[in-house]
Amino acid sequence: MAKWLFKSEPDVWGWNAQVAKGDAGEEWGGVRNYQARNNMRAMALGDQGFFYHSRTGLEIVGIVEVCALSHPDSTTDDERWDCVDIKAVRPFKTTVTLEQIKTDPRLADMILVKNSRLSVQPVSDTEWEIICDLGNTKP
DNA sequence: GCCAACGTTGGC
DNA sequence: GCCAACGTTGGC
Repeated sequence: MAKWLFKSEPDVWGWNAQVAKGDAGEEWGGVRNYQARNNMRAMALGDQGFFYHSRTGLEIVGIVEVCALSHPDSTTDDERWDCVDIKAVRPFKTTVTLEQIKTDPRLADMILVKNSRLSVQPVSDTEWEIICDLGNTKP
C-alpha cells in the first residue's frame, strides 16, 4: 500500500471537519494542480495518508484512508480534474510539526520540505514509519 | 499580512 | 514552443 500526504488549511477544511464525516468520508475536491491530481489517480482503495494542516497549524494531525477511487471532481465541470474520497482513521497522539520534520535529518528529502506547494504528495514507507513514531501512533 | 516560490496562461 | 505576466499557495 502506498502512503500519501494531504494538505488543507484548517480554517477551510480541518481534521475535525474530516472526522465529522465519519466512515462515509469526503471528496478531496478542489485540487487544481496536475501533479496532485496524478497522485490521486494513482491511489488505491485502502491507501493511507497523513492529514496536514497548512498555513495555520503547520503540523500533521492524523491518518486518513482512501475510501473511493479517483473520480470526476464534483466541484467543477472541467473534466481535467479528478479526486478521491478520504475518511479519517485516527488522530495522532501527539501532532508532528513541520519544524520537527525539517530538523530531522531522516526526513530531509520529504516533498513537504522540498516542495511546499504540492498539496497531495507521496510519502515513502520509511518516512511514514518515522513520522508515526514521532506522533506516538501506530502506523 | 507579506512575499518568495511555483504553476498556469496566453500572446507572439 | 518560448517566456512574460499573472494568480495562488503556504511559510514566516
